[in-house]
Amino acid sequence: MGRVKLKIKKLENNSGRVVTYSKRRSGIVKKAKELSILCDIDLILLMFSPTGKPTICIGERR
Amino acid sequence: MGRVKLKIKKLENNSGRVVTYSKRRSGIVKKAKELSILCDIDLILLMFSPTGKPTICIGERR
DNA sequence: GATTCTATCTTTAGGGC
DNA sequence: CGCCCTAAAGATAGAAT
Repeated sequence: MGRVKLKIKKLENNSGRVVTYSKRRSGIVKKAKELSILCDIDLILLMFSPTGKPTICIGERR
Repeated sequence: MGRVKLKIKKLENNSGRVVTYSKRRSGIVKKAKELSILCDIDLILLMFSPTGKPTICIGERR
């Protein structure tokens, strides 16, 4: 997606890695929440930014 | 996406929930792997199918 | 360096087998 | 059940601000 197709390999530019992490993190967190709600399942997603900051996403099953 | 826009609420049809889980699980696992490679981060994703079967995805950071 | 825009690529709902 | 198809919705890379 986006203007150009990315090769799936480590981005060598530091700031590019940070920007891509920020954009894709929001996408995957949204998908995780949707999946847990739609399918009524338990789910957990934990990830660390390129600078080491953790993000945890817990499914919204009721 | 898809032919019709889904409301993000629990799918009431059991088999629909299973089918949607199967499709979306593969999508989110792919995104998780891509994110860990592109941004060189640690990541873990754990989820349970509507029938209770677990799937775990561990990032492919080297 | 964060936010917004948008052209372009990706995911997926519904359907067929 | 799993795999293929494809129109249509969604995510996002790069640019603009």
